[in-house]
Amino acid sequence: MMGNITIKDIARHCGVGVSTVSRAMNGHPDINEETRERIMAAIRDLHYIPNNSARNLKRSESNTIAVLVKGIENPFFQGMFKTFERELKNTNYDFILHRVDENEDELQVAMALEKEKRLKGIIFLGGSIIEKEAYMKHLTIPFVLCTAALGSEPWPGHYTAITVDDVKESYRLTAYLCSLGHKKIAIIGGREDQTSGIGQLRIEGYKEALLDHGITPDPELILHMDPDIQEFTPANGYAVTKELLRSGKEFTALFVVSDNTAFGACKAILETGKRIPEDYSVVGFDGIELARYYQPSLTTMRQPCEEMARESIKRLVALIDGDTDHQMKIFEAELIVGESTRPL
Amino acid sequence: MMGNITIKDIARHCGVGVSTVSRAMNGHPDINEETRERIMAAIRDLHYIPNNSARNLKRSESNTIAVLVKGIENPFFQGMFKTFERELKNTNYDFILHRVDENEDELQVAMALEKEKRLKGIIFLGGSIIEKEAYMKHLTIPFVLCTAALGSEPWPGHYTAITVDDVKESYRLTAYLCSLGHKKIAIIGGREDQTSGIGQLRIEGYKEALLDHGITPDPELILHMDPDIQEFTPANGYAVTKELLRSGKEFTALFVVSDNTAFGACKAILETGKRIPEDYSVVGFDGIELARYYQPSLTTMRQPCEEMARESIKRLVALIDGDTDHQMKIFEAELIVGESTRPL
DNA sequence: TTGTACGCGTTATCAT
DNA sequence: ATGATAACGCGTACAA
Repeated sequence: MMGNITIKDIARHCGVGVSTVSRAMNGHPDINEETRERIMAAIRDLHYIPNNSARNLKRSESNTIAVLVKGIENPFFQGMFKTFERELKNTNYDFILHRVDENEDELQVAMALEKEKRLKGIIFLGGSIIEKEAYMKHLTIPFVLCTAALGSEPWPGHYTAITVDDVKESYRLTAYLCSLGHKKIAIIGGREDQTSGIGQLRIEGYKEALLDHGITPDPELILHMDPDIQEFTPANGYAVTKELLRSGKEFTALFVVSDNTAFGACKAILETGKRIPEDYSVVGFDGIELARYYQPSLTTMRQPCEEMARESIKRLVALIDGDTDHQMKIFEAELIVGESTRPL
Repeated sequence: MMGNITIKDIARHCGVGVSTVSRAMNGHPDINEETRERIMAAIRDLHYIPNNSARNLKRSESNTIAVLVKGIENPFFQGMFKTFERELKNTNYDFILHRVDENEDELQVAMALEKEKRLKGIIFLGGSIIEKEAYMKHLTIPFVLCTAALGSEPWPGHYTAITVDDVKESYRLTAYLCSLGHKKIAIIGGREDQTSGIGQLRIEGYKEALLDHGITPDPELILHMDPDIQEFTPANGYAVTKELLRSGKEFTALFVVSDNTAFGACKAILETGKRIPEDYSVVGFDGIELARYYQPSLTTMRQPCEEMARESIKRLVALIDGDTDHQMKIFEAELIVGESTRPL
């Protein structure tokens, strides 16, 4: 096949200069309508596709917003993609979804992408940006942290974050279980080697709630996901719960820090002939769509992911438009009471 | 903030030429180790990030393989991302996951990406490339169609496809229901306006199976997803099934063409006080992870998505290495009998 | 309205 | 071992 066809080929083919072709493609007004059509026809006929690398290199700016996702397989994020897409269609920004690999540094990726695509702004989805504030100074475009685990050093006023208060909401959910009369409440957090991240924050909230209800957290009831199984999967919840049941350790309620994982936990319980919620109450966290459709439907804390996605876009666009008011917008989660819990 | 810092700045800063900096970055051997370290230090200190657009433009080739996904929110694909990632790590190819928008033409995107990133190869995930064979001639790099709906005109020998035989597997699944004694089998296919695509193929197989078992397909039992609700979601299955139940139309088994949708269907049934499988048998399709953990676990046809992903990579790499043997590799699906079906 | 020529930031070739 | 310089393909200021 012929070596890649470029704008020059089109120009030559049409007997015009390259700039005329460029003008035709990019919808500039100062061009004869007739020659434009001739050029566009040639572009179609020769199946010419402009080289975006050259474009990006030349352009001093684009109209692109990137969403960087760490852990794209997380079903909780699934619900947000559509929202980003929809919201961004109402603006005149292009939307690019970029998956960042497990062992990549999201900020490095962001900086590279900023240069490569001349990004207007970035939304970080997931991941944890804690302790990387020094880097942020080098990110020269506006960005928003969406649902990133924030840790205890918010460095307020310097960046915009959209999130829920993981500790607080976890507290509320645990308190709800307490209010039902549960005292022996087990929890499955994230992997033990993750000292930061939402898994840890949610365990914090759990502990605080117990203490406030006069219950001493029992280390044996604080479990972690199996490091040998992919995190936040049903398989993980299933394995850990099986082990918990096998151990004979007593409990009446189980809090799994992600819905997706909770499904596996439920199955482990139901498979042994126990019932939910009669024998064990189970709660998840996130409020993904499927929680409602599981059997029994899952009691969970719903993060308002559509609203959060929408607000992320809104804030980012404002920042791009020159707003300098960095805030931390904390959304309230909603306790969804399903069929998986009952008063003791 | 300073205007973007480039390779020239590094060169100037170190008192060397740009080519030396380039050599240092890219690990060329013909460079003094001492100056390399000086340069690398400067790169770190000044937080220099090379511009990928310029790199891509200059480079005549990369080592990148792209996976193009249409419908990235489909949970069936979720299981494949990890596999792609893992498999590609064993090769020395870079992996880039590119989401293609609902209303984008995947081939246009592919061609643009090929030029932009100097791709080595492409894997198309999902979507349907039917009737676009003319375009394929313009894709100058190797590509593999993975789980794309292929339709009836395979144009064999001209491209490589990894898939399951949707018609046949749907036939097998339906036949299984028949073998259990079911005669009134409802099906929920894709949206009615989708004349092509897997939804339609699976309805084909369903009809054929019924006919071969002496059952005349009942048009009233052939349903489609609600066009007002996102396709392949639990919400869609829930709504359609609710309506089916309300209609009073009799049936003993329900075949939903995607597991994710089937969950919603199950919930609709269970919510009305009916039981699965005692009152209705339900089957899904795809064999996603959650099928096993649903309650009751879902009888389904499992597409071997890890194997398919692995084979896709393997074939693509072979094609890149000069293999010209295009084949259509059809994987066998596996009937997973769960708790959601029973003999009549 | 159109064409020429330069520069975007990088890598590779060719000198030195 | 190192530095100048020519591409890579495109957009645009400037000239015509």
